[in-house]
Amino acid sequence: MSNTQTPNTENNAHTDSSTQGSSTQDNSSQDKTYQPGNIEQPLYQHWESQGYFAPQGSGDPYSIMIPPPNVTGYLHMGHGFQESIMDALIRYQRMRGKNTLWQVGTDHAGIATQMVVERLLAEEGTDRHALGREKFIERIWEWKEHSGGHITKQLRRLGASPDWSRERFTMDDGFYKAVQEVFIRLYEDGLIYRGKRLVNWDPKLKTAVSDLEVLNKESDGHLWHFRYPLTDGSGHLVVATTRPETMLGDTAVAVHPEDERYQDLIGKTITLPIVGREIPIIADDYVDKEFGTGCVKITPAHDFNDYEMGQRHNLPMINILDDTAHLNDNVPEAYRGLERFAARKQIVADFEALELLEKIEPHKLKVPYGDRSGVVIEPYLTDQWYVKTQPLADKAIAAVEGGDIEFVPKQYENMYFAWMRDIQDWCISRQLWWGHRIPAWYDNDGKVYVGRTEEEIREKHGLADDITLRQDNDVLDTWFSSGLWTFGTLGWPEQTEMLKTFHPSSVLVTGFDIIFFWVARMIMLTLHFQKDVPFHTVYVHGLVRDSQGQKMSKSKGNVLDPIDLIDGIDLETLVKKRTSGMMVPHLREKIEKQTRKEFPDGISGYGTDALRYTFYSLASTGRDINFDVGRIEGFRNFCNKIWNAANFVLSNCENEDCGQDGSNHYELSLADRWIIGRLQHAETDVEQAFNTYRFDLASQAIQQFFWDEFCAWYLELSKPVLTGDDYTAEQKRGTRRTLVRVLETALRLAHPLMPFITEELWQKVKTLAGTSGDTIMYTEYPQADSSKIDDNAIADMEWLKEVITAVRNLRGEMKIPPGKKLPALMKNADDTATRRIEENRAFLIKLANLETLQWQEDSEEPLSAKALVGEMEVLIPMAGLIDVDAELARLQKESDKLEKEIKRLEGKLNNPKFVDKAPVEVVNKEKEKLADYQYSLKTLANQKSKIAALR
RNA sequence: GGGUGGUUAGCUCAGUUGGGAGAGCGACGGCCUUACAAGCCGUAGGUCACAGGUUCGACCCCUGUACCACCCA
Repeated sequence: MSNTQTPNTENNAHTDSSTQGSSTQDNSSQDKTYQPGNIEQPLYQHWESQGYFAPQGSGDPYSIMIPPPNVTGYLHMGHGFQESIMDALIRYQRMRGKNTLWQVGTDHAGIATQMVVERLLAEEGTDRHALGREKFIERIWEWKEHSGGHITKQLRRLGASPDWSRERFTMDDGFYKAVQEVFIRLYEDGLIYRGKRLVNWDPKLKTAVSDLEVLNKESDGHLWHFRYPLTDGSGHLVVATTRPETMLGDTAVAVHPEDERYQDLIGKTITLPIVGREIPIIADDYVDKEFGTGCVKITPAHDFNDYEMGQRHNLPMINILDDTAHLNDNVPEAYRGLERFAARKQIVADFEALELLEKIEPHKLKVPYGDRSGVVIEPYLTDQWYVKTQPLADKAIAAVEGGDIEFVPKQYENMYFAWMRDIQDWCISRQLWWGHRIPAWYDNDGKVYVGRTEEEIREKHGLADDITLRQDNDVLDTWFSSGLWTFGTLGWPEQTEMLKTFHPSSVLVTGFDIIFFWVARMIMLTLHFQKDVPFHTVYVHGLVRDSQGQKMSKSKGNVLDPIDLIDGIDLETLVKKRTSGMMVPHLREKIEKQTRKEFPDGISGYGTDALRYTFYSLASTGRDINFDVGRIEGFRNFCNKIWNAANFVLSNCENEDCGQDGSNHYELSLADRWIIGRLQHAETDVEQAFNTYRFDLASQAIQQFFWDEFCAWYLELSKPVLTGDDYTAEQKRGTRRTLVRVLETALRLAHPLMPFITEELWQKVKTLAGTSGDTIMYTEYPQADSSKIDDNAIADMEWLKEVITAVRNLRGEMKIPPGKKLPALMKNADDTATRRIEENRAFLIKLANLETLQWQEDSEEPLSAKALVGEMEVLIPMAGLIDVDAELARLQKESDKLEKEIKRLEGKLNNPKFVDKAPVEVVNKEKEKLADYQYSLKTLANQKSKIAALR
């Protein structure tokens, strides 16, 4: 192996410009320790101002569409995790020469945004109704301009590199038009209809909400047993219900068709108490015989299951509530206007008075709450717009089955299929003011017209001017618009160049919790309109939790703010932050106590790179990501390590000849060849990890290479060459060359994961390493070159490491201070060992901190501490210094270990079944091991008796 | 009730076609060795949840059980 390690910068198309813009070009003032606060923001501002994040214009396209964060939102750990992953992918592909687009933007978040502004209005003593729809929407836009999109500013703190110049908002004109267009075309294709169905109704916000906005909480309720008298007077049956008030809307009682208890009741009727309505007793196998009494009251207008049953049996649907969940005019007069929970009490009391209350049992049940409003969600019968999903779902299933879209990890495909195969029509209308208004108009007869504008509709349908049309008041579900995100952001319905180039996107990075709500819908809508998939791969990551695996939530007080981890926060501010808005005093105290205990000194600022690296190290295939602050500190230390390693390299190479003149006037040492080979292995590992979305393995491979190999061994090995007098100029040049080039390459290798520190340091080493360019962002990503792997060098070096470790062990065991230089004797070396020792004396002496290194003839062996490296013995003469007991104990421990292994191996090798059936290589390997162990044991036994003789 | 994922060192987690159990953090002992004390050197610590099975051989494959988490009903 000769002059190797070329970072291939000559192939790099991006780095030819000679203009230099980095704001941190001052090579002379490297901080003594890593100070992320001093480098990150200036670098980011520089990158952004130079337009580095935009597509490069050449290379194969690679694109990622950000899952648009809520415009009212603030960055949380989940965002931090997700954005870090996207940024790593984008930076990696950008460095691999791809034409990359990271499309960024925010979501208008109908309910959340409307609520934020309504709260502001409330503070001013007014509300949206007083303001009127138009003015209210103006206020929202004003709010959005001044306070919205806070999260995109925070995204910059993470070092994210999306193309900010293309930032989109789902309510922007272009996107608005695309949403409208999609609605109209789906309507024209017969895939959108208006219908009266049960929806999740939020009686506080007075709108339909999606399943995602409903949280089912387990709570302690009751099971009330009511007697319903048979109409023919022959007795009564008993129904059990968790919601007594809905009995006012009952239109049947159901039993299981095979329930012997009730066979004679089927077909009869009961007369509903209080109401006086005669309703049938029907048979349906949905009924659970074991639950309650086996008789179920059926309220089709107020329960999803009952609704289904009502459909099957053509039952009337009686809606008993108004849109604020008060009883309406369909109930007896005495109950009208009662709030639903007051009505419950009243009904129970009245049943009791009528002696129709059989009993009350405690019962655990799931109660649906609106996650925005906090009130109990009501299944409610209303007119809404629906998307007919079945035809769309069939194609969406086929796209995944056929491999056009791939989920990573694979098992999420099952989750996707399960949901898709059981899909319901999708309610897309919302009774809000903020959102994409439904492009439908009604005439006075209630006839509906769908079109782009009122004018277009009048023209198309030949409607005279005297016919008044009014537009539908509702807006579309936010998920409807975000379903168009991949192509809507690229200019659709225009077939723009951007759309042609970057669609389908390469990968979607998202959490498994929104596979149904967003991923599935994007796939359906994109297949329909773009006749293509929205993305080829869905990388599904876990959810970030606290170190105990608890979900981070304000009420638990365990929330970590990514920005606090970057910048640091003092204890008092942190406590205030975590307890602010906490109304319940004991909760407040608990959180304060727990925070003071967990962070007695607050949180120190670890910097973005350390935070990102922590995320990557946790990004394995699991579903939960438990974020332990201890980890981030470790990675901050890793950053510091990189910083100081660079400092070492710079101080030894600046103003020196580092062999970058293109000539061959340098010579590589064993250590040089070793580290170059190890670098290739690291590059392979990292590439493999990126290809499989295993960021944890990528981060581990880089850290292991940089810290355990480059820093712990190679930098130490370079010292004797750099400072020793026995080395030629060619040798020194070779080592300096290797130092800077390996460092430069390692920085590029790590850049997608830790963008700031790598850029900062790369600017300082690039010239020394014989490369150039404006930014590390556009350098070429390191690719392994197997011709640079010198297997012999690696074998030699690994063996030498063992020798050095053996001496260090002895030193540690003998409690000899690391500073004291030791004489060492080597004995029983074969030719290879002899060569390795002789060729690398200087390395051994330096790293094992030896005074002398000599060969020992068998005859006159001095009293020594002894270790084995293969068959070679490493001796540290210890005359008079040996702690006999300690040394004997150590040797005994070693022997015990060996004996145990020998016993195991002998048993294995004496088993004819093993010897006969196992592959020869495996058997031979075991035999060799046995022989080695036996030899070692013998050597140790000798040593033991020698030491024992000292007693 | 159905489904999915998980159970490996004190903690957080790796373990790639079954062939001598790993990392980081923490613990313990020793070092301010001229890049780095945010560091260096060394040590200890695991019946791989449990019970069966397949196999010469199982953390790994199969069956069952327990517990945890999530999804659906």
